[in-house]
Amino acid sequence: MLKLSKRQQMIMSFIENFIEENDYPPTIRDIQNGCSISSTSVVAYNLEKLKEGGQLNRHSEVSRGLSLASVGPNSNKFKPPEIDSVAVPLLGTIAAGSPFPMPENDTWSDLSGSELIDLPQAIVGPGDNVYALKVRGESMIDALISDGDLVIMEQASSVRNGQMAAVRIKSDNTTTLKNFYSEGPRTRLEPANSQMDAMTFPSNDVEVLSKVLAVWRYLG
Amino acid sequence: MLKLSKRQQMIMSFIENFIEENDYPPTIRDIQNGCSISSTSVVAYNLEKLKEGGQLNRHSEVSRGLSLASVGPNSNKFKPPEIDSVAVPLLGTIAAGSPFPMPENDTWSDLSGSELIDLPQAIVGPGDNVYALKVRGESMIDALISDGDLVIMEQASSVRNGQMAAVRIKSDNTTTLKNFYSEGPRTRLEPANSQMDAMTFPSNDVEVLSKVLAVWRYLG
DNA sequence: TTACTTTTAGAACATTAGTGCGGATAGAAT
DNA sequence: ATTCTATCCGCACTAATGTTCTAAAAGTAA
Repeated sequence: MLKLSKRQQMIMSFIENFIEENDYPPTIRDIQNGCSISSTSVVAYNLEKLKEGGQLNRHSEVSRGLSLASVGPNSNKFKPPEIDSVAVPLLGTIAAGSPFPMPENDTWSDLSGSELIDLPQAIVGPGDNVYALKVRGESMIDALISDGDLVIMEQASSVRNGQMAAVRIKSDNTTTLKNFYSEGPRTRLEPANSQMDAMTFPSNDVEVLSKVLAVWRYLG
Repeated sequence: MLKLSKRQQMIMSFIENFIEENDYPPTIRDIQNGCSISSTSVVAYNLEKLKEGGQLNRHSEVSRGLSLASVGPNSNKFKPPEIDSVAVPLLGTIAAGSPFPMPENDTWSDLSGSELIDLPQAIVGPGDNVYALKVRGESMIDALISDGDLVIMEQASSVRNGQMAAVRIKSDNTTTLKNFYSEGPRTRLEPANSQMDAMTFPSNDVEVLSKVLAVWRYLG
């Protein structure tokens, strides 16, 4: 596929916008005006080229018989990706040791004021009881999480072995993110950073608050 | 909203099917034939009714100026969640020292085969020249990135100070992710993990390959 | 039934909108 | 310069397509 001329690019994006706004395709003359082209025949000429190039579907002698080709390498730009996404609330910030933010008991209704984050549904799953927290400080560094990161949490009272979770050490009254391994009477908590050492605690001293679904770090 | 006559229902579903098949709306005469109606004026009459009823948008004197009204009780089923997201290609894997995967020179056309990752548009921006890489091994641990993480990259030949980027040390022929600081004749590369030390190199020994937009770590 | 509203028919009419063609321009290649 | 090809211009032509008007048919309510 060859590259499109400036004019052809303009025509393509005009058609795209026109359909977006009107729900039906433009006429040759709509395009002519919209792109400041001096003659309808020039538009026809370029539409023909675009059709040959496969960017465009066109039906002869049919007014507004245009549609954007929905296949091809550049189709990203023109086809809104159909993604099931879910908005999860950004509940607050987290810093190690501080009381771990949790959603209120059973009502998720008054989250209206909080900021929402869009995530692909594939990650969030059903999306219930999922929320996001912003990490403050470097205290999670041994979990490979640093200041400004966003952690996506799902409320849970137990997790599989190996899962990273927010756990509270009752005797210390501290909360951290660690990989969780239940070993009968004792529970081992392992930093995500394998270069650091794990620690073990009596199982009844460890309380699982929620599990970590994902970490999102944005660097502008 | 009152119930639609048999004929009006037929017209509605004909329009719906027609658009589905052709990507552009039908003419009055298309509808006439498709619904076995004897006169264009009957179609016009019923379209007018449907417009009054709010089932249909119609623009006068515009050929094929029809579109289904996207409101109403049943429209939920057909309206995908409205999130601007962009699909970026997952180009491959990255491991420190290995030749850093980059998209081919200027053509993004043969990415068809590669897996696509959906990301919120707010992060990706225009979405051009953005791609994702999967991290292999623990070699990026000092950038707070571990095995299995996904890094979202944007092609760039220069970056702002402090930005994390994929940089190549020419003399070593190694590539890593580091925070980039230009200090005139020398360039300082600083691990994201502030507990580790930075290193400096002659500026002409450092080549910026692409910058890191975000890091995504998924823990099932 | 009568009176009244809605829907259908048919057909001419009026715009809208695609097509074709001679010729002008603009680059690129020779 | 010369030739060739890709593009652009204007304009007329015509097919495509919406509109309108009159009248008949079909319902509806009293």
